Amino acid sequence: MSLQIYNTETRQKELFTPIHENKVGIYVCGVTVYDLCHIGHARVMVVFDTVVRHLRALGYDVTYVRNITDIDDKIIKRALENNESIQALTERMIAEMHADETAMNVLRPDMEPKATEHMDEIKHMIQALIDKGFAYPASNGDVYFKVKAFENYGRLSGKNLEDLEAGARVDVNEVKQDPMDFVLWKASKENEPAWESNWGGGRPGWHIECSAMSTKCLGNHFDIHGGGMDLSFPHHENEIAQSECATGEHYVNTWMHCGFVRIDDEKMSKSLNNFFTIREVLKLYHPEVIRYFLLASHYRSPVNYSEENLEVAKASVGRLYSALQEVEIGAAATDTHFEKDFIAVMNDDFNTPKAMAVLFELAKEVNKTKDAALAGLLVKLANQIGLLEQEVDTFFKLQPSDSDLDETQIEALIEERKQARVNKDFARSDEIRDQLKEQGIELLDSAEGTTWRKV
RNA sequence: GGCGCGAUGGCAGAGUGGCUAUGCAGCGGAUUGCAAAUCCGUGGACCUCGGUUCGACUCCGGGUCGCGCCUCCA
Repeated sequence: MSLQIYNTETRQKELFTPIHENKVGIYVCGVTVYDLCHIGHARVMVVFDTVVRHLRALGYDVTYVRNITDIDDKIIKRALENNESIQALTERMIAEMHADETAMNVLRPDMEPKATEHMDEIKHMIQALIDKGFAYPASNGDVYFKVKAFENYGRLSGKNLEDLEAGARVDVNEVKQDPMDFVLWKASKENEPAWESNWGGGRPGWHIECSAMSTKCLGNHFDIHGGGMDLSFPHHENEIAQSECATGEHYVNTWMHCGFVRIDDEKMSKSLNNFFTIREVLKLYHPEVIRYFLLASHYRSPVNYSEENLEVAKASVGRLYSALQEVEIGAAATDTHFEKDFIAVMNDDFNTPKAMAVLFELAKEVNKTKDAALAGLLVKLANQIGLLEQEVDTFFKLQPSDSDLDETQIEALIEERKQARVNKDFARSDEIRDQLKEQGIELLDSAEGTTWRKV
């Protein structure tokens, strides 16, 4: 098993070697829970779910950690706007996030640490940074990380301090010793939630929670850290600074960043207000279609969200499921080139588009041969990336559609058409078929009879 | 201004220094009462200009265009 992973830090694919034999620790930056998740969040969920599934398929004992940021400025603001408590808001949004994940067949991480439940770890790490001279309390009660004290700053993102200062877009802030310094602990204002600390009432800065929680869950030094590309700077850069200064150890071996979802070739984001929530899209497309769409491009490339692309994804998943119709699904064939190819391309930095190509080749073979063992293999391999996990019929009959016919009505029309065909009344037969087609119901005649699907 | 990524056939999207990606759409055929699904066959591509090479879409350099990060962001 020679898994190659592209490491953002070195900008090349590297042979993956776990720190501890056969074990993998992976930490992914999750969402700030003040609103419903959008398709960009969905991509991170699906991509890392697929990464973890593949690592497990390779036989690794994986510990997958993905944090939940449940205290920050946006949450405070939104709770106030909604006139609900912070806890009520975050609990509600966490439940919504889990519902979205379940729909898309995303397996839950092994741990989902929350910032508010790790205040002790966060405060200890900040204190350690102060004690070692990497951080300082400011006059206003904030605590800042002294960026210039960490000589490796910029290692991940390929930036250097001089360039950063030249293009400085950072806040002017009198209490900082240096404009590049970033906040570890924010003093609370009136009416803001506060946790007691050595530096007064406050809450953690954004970056420190990930350093504290990843260390708590996976140790000072772990294998893989991931997130969206927008997190590499400053978030992950700052995490490296905090963690390595606090522990004195190398923080992470492999950094993985997944590309953006775009709308009209622009990044989907809350600030541009051009996002679609997962919830909205689930009303239009079957969750597996969304999952396929997100995996049909390589995880580091951008993907463009559009109706056309989702329609293509729908047709593609349909093709895979079609191959499983009218064939017995047996124990998966072993020692085939399909499986070898599949593993090989997944081992090449999780090349899911190529993995799909293997699935299509296999599907074609199943269509041709109706071989139960190959059908079983198709299901097995697709399952490894979270696809084809449903009953064929369920997939085709549960597509979101505008049809106002229920199953009984559809079956009744099919029965009527069957009679018409027996009577050679093809005019009536075709009329029924066209009528159903208008409702988005497609009929498939075969030797065994007629089945239907939503298209 | 600094740093980085990308440009592939009608669309989406992999990949390779000389050999069919794959899916959707198109075309021809098989099958079908006619269709659909499926199978067989088929056309169509590598932004631009130089360089390296026996040979480059693939490597190197310049250019053009697009995108991202440098501020909260997945």
